[in-house]
Amino acid sequence: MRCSMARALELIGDWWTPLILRDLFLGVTRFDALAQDLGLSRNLLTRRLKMLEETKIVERRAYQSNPPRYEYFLSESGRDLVPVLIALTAWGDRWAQPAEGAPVLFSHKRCGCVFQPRITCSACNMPISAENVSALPGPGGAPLPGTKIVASLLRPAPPRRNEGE
Amino acid sequence: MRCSMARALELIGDWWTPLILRDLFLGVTRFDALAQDLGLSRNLLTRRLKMLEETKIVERRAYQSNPPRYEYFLSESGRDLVPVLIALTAWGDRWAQPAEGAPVLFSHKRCGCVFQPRITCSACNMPISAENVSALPGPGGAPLPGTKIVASLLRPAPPRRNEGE
DNA sequence: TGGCCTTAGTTCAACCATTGAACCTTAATC
DNA sequence: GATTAAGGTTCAATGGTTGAACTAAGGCCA
Repeated sequence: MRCSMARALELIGDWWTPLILRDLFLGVTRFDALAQDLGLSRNLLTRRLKMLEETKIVERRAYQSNPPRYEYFLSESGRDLVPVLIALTAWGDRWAQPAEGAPVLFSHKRCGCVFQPRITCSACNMPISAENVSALPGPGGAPLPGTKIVASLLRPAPPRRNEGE
Repeated sequence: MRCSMARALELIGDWWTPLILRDLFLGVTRFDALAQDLGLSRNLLTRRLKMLEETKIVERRAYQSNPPRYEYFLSESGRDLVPVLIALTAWGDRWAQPAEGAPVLFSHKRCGCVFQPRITCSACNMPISAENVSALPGPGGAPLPGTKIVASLLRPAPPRRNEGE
């Protein structure tokens, strides 16, 4: 499917994978700990970790041999996904929060503050929202399965292209 | 599961839902158009739209009666999710981009520029990353299924709480 | 009046993925 | 010698997804 979001979802778009990545980020790095913490079946955890390793989102490292034992860590692309997962968590806090309040808060080491993630424009640094964003066809756009109809909707006059940095 | 991300995933965490929401945002709003554009089975589309309507992420509006015909639109919480989906798309562009380049670009109506989404700290406006974020237990934190082990890892000294605005 | 098209679904068999439980292996500990 | 721990594998049962066919209500056209 010729769509960056569909490609992202092929890599991390099932129910458990984002939760596995969250746990890896938070420091739950071993097989048994992941299975217990998340409550998913062990054979599925094996498959997910194998896929995440193949797609280079996660790295598997031996922390002892004899008997061999492994830990899992986020790779560069996995760490790059963390802010997206935090933004998703914040959305869950706003729209599906338990009565008891947010279970986890995030703080920014640079300024020391508990924060809410903001998604901003790389050009002008203002927050983006559904209302102030428009989509336009990129260089790889084509009417293929998955975006047949979408591609035909994206035909505005090209605005000036400033990538922000 | 007492975890805002798990709660978010319960609402939108299957393969098709984010793609449906993307299409609704881009202007594909009718049943047949969605089924054709995404190539998903029609019974599953029915189920997903029904769930999204029940959870108030999507609104169904008649655009004619006799025979009754409906369109689907993002509600407030659905629109609030759009920046997160754009951030996910940008991650897909960076790490799973097709050889032809990004199929869709986004421009910011306020400044007119094509942009990359940045996820920033609400307190200091600097970009956040896996390296400069730490997690701490929030008011609703508890060692329940889904975060049994995670909850026990989150015990740092509480930093000053400044929510940014 | 009949035939075809459009839109928005529903129904159903076949298939595939997930679950949950049990089992396996190596090594250290009691 | 038995138990525990870590990191898996195997397997039956369940449940979700797919794809195709079908329904229904009206419009268009001759």
